[in-house]
Parts: sequence; structure tokens; C-alpha cells
Amino acid sequence: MIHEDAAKLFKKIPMEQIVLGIGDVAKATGVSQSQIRYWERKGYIESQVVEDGKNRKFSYKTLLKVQQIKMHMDDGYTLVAAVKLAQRRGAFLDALRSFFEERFVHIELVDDDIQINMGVFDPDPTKDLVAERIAGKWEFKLVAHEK
Amino acid sequence: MIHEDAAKLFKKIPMEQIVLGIGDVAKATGVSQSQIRYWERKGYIESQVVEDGKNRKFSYKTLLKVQQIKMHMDDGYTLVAAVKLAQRRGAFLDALRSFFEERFVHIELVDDDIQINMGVFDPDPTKDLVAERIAGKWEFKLVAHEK
DNA sequence: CGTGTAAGGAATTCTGACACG
DNA sequence: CGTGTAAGGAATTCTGACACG
Repeated sequence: MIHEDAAKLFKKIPMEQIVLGIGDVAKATGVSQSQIRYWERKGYIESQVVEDGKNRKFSYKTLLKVQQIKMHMDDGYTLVAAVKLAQRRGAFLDALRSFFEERFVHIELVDDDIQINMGVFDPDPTKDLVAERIAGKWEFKLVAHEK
Repeated sequence: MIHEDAAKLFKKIPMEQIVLGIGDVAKATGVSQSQIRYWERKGYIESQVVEDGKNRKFSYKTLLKVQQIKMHMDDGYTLVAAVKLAQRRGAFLDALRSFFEERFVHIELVDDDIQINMGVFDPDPTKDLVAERIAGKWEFKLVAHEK
């Protein structure tokens, strides 16, 4: 039986610390290196310059942005329009992340089954909301506070 | 107002497609390149060989594993023991991922507020469970099915 | 066992220029 | 505006060996 503070878990899932080279971003997103360099020059995305060398590195977050821009361009938008749309997406992901950090209070793993304690269930604050996976299916249930 | 099928969103957040070079893995995890090459040689982690070239590339998932192994070693475990512990963690993350994919049915963003529809609330199957962020705080509520 | 280092070759990325449009 | 390409130099990664233990 393993249990974890979810806060710890998310700190272990790096978002900011992950940086990758232009080739890897190009491969992951399907956007060419020329495009990436151009977008950066125009200020649509940013890269971190490696201390000693002069190679670019891109954060995971930037990779997601590149991906968003490409998606909108595939939908027929111009580059400028696609950039604007992608801007809003950042808020989206940040919001999701805040949900995980705030509401995944405690995670417990028992064999193949797993439980996520999401803290106080607001419609009935005497209970905690728990998501439970049993035999591959996720179900919600309410439990009394443990302490 | 933006709304999204969560399924789409998660497909856009690549896990498998992201591969990165050994230097980037080393930087992100704090594990040296020598260590990474050795661990790979022993079969503890795996890398994908680039088609034409002969450079290694590591998936995001492998990066997480490297990070886990290091963490356990920092706790005092031997390499072999740390690898065994890290093994179990994979199931952990896969489980979390399945929760997102199965239960984040629909996501809606209104200005700065965001709603996540998590589908049927099992204790009362006539309702859907919704997580809502208002003014920076997440709350749960129940709503009747929309259709 | 587990990691580091020096060594020379191979693969990747760099910039600035030029092309097309 | 937005992207591609050829060019030479710079930075990164490769393998196999050897060291320490």
C-alpha cells in the first residue's frame, strides 16, 4: 500500500524545469525549426538561452504553446490570429493545474485500486469527496472526515 | 467563453510524443549523463534510438522514472532498490491519467472562472459533479444533467 | 557495482544571407 | 509576412577505454 501527499507528487512532475532543444520541440509539435526560430524572433514564444553556450532551450509550457499555435493555423487562422488564440489557452492550463494542486489532497494506491481524496465536499461540508478506481472504473463517493 | 472537450485537451498534452536529449534529461532531473547511460545499459530505463542518427532520445515518461529513481537513491536506497520502487510509481501516474481521461468530461472557461464537469455523481446518479473555480477558490457542486 | 573523465568522431544547432512571395 | 535552404562554425552527444573501488 502506497499513499502520497499529492502536493509532493505534483512537485515531482516538473513543468518548469523541463527544457528541451529546438529539434525535440519540432518533432513533438510538427512545427519546423525555421518556424520556431521565426516565431521566437517575433516574440510569439520565448526560449531560454543556455548559460555558457548559445543554444536555445524551450520549456514544456512553451512547447504546449507552439502546439496550440500550430493547431489554430491548421484550422485556417493566420499566424498572428493563432498566437492570440493560444494566449488564452495558457490560462486554461494554469487553471487546471491549480485544481490539481488545491484539490488532490491525498492519493492512495492499494494494489490495482486507487483513491483520490479531493477534500471537503462543499454541498455537505461534513464529508470528503473521494474518487475511487475499482476494477478499472472510476466512481465518486463521500466519506466522513478521517480526522 | 471557451469550452472544450477534455478528451481533446489531453490529447493535446503530449506525454508519449515528447522525447528529449540526454542533456535535457540530466538537467531536469539532476542525474548525470554517465549515470543515465549506465542505467540504460543495465536495462533500468529505456531510450529510443533516432532513426538516422545514433543519438538517444528519452520520453517524458522515462524522465519521470529517472526522477523517481534519483529520489529514492537520495533517500538512501541502492540503485537496484530504487529502480524497484520506481517501478510501482508508473502505475500511480497511469492511474491518475486514466482519471483525467475518464472523468474530465467537459471543461468550460468563463473569464477567469472555470468549470470542470466530471460526469455522473455516483451517490446520486441523477446529478453531475462539477468543480468550479470562482475568485480563485475551487468548490464542488451538483447539477442536473444538461441533456 | 556505480560513476567519472579524457579523446576523437558523429550528429545537432547556431547565425546571417538569400529566395520566394 | 512567413518559411525554406545552403554554409561554415559552435555546442552536444556518441562509444569504448580506463580509473576508482
